[in-house]
Amino acid sequence: MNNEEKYESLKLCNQVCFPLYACSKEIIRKYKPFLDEIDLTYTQYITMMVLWEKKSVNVKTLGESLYLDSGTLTPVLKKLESKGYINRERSNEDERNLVVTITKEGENLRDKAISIPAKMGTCVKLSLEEVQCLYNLLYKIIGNVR
Amino acid sequence: MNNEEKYESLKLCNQVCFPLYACSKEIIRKYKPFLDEIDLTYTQYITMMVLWEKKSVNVKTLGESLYLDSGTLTPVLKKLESKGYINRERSNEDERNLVVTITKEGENLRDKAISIPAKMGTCVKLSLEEVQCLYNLLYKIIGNVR
DNA sequence: TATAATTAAATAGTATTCAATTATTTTGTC
DNA sequence: GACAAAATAATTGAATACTATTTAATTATA
Repeated sequence: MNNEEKYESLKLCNQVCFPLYACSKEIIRKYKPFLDEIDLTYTQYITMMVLWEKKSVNVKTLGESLYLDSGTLTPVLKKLESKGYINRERSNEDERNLVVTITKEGENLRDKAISIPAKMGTCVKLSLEEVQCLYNLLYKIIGNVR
Repeated sequence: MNNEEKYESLKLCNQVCFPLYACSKEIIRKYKPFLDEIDLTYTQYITMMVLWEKKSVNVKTLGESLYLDSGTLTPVLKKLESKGYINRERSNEDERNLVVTITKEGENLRDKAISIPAKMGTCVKLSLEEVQCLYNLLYKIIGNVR
């Protein structure tokens, strides 16, 4: 086996994770100007998405929804609290749990965010079938990896 | 239109970027134990991939290959230099350019890394066709987004 | 009931990202 | 050809994110 062949598997062009990593970051970069308008980072945005749907959730459950642990979420939630979009308080039943609840202001933000998904859709420029295929493959990997 | 419909596009389950983001991070998390063995972060690893192939490259070009800007690369490269895997020096022709060159130690690291792609392949558990499909979609998005 | 094990979140340290700055080279104009 | 303006490349600093460790609360077991 020559040298070229031996190291083939370590070439950047033969990686699948790399375009995943790159693609994820490029898209989040595309989100930035839209998210700047409502003063949220991408992580804050997906956190708000969960809260817009559920209204109230503890950090553990939130982390399971977002695949993020408390080490990442704690500062994100403190930031969202300081912006007035959420409240954080310990559960009475189990003091270990911190319950996060959306505020009126947090609810209001939803209407400002509502145009973002459509704007992003025009950046990605995939057909509906392609998006569906990608979506399924990604969740399949997530299921396999965990 | 009822409330449910109105906000449909903001639901986490209707996002394509989110599973991309989550998947990317989950896979990188899977890399971690393997990369720990050779004391590299994922970013350092893909940087070394380029250098294993090209031996020498300037920061600009490296950034284009990795979709990373110099603000991200500068600390990564300083770290790799401190580990003895690369040398950094300004180009003579154009002092603005910093040329990064792999060292003997950097070359040696390649043999320690060689088993990683196969180990990762078993985590992802996709068929060859699925991997190919994913790969093409991801690069298509990257092409569209930039 | 006391102790060990488990669970949940916070903290601390490191890595990564983005915006602004510095240094160098190139371009355009007189 | 000399000079200012524009463009280019990398660094710095501040903010954000990630991982491992710690702290606090609860549950299970001896």
